[in-house]
Amino acid sequence: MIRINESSPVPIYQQIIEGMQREILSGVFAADDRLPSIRDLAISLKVNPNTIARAYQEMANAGTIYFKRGQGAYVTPKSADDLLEQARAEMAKHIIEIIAIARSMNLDRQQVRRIFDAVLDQQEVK
Amino acid sequence: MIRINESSPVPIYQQIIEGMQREILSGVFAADDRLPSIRDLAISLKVNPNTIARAYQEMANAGTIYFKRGQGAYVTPKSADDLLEQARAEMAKHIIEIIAIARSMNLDRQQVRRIFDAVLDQQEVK
Amino acid sequence: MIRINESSPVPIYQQIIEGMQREILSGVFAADDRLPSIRDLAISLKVNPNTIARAYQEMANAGTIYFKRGQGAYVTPKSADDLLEQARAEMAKHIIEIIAIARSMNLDRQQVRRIFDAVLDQQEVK
Amino acid sequence: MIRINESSPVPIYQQIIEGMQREILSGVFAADDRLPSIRDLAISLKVNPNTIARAYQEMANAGTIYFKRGQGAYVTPKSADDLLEQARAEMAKHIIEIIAIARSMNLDRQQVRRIFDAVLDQQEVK
DNA sequence: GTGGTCTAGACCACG
DNA sequence: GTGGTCTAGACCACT
Repeated sequence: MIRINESSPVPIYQQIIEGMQREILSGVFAADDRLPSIRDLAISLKVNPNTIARAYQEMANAGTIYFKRGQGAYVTPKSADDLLEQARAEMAKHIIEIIAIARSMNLDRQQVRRIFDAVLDQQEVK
Repeated sequence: MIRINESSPVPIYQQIIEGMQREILSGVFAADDRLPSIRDLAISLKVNPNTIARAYQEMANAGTIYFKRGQGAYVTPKSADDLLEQARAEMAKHIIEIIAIARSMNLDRQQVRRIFDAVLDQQEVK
Repeated sequence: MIRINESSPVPIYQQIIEGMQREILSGVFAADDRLPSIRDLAISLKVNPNTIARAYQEMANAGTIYFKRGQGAYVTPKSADDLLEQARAEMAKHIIEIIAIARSMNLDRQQVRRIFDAVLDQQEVK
Repeated sequence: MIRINESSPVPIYQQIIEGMQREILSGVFAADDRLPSIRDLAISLKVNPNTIARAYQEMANAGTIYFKRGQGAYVTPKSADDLLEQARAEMAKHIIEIIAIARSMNLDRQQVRRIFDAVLDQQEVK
């Protein structure tokens, strides 16, 4: 289930894209599975259909999903693999941000790793 | 030197704030040092003076800098310490983002750390 | 054999019409030959029978085929000749499109012909 | 000047994209030139601003143009070169269509070229 | 002034 | 039923 945060600065259509990607990654929707129709999702998320349409459209442009005429949207096979790669890249971006901050704080590798581990503990990552 | 990306989704005034904070953190500007004037910085960054003014204003609101009437903006003493704390919080945010991504990929702690180390290596963090 | 692309912007019924016309042109179906029944074609193309019906209906409206009540659809005699003319017109449309593109690129006749020949070679047209 | 054909099956935003690409190709807008603002173009084309926005957005996604925050849309340098390549690919598609038709008509290379030349003459391509 | 997002509601073609 | 396009109009953040 996707949750929309209306007060977030992140656009709703973007939140939907991320939510869908997460569900594809985690296997809720497998290759060639049909996604909920634009109208249905709009109702269940209490969002305007145009907003869902934009999210789906962008995912289709990115090749994550494809449309069958008059039938709906389907998950592109292997898009889970692509998303994995994309997620890895996303993580790398955050790590690079962390490094930039660490540099301005004059932290060395060991100190950065210590902070990293501390947060992992705090967030209970096994 | 601060670099502005005019096409980035991050507001320019925000980019300036982050750049300034970094320079204060790394000691380019120490306690009670005078920051570049709004005009000068606007010229050197090729940005509208209003944008610099907004960045300075927000930093003053946050207590990072203070204004002397008719003289310019100065670094608040101990603001380096505050920024350190703030930077630490910023790092934590990024780490939490990483964890969120890792969770949707079903990665465990060891795998996350491996990716983290790989990027550290790649970015040549000592 | 007709191939359907469910994701193409070209309507499926249109793809079927074009496929059928091609088969009539190339002689797979001759004058007064019986076309596959709507049901059979729907099954073999994995398409909704309504879609086949629409394709046949439009071909009948255009005079390419005709229906015998309760017996099926048949190729109108001389429709191959008409289709030839129609195909020629279709080719002209494409050529005009090519010319439009060439004009916005400021290409002259010689350059256009060179590109044309290159693609003919590549597609192995004897 | 871009002209909109309201009765064409081609979406208006698509017509705008094609028109803009044509103007970039022909040099009306050069590298780093500013395009008309969304609002202005909407007024001059008598179209809803959303429609212009969509066209611009898609061109930005494709890398043809880029946005400067609060300033407008600009032509990406070298996008003229990319568009040239893209136009060439577009021509190739049409040529392949022509070949497909020719094959179902059992035409050989010489005959296809004769038809091609005839249309070139008729359209007065020098 | 600039673009970005969103809603509401309409109309269309397609299956 | 499906998605696709478009309009009208609103509100927002940024420069």
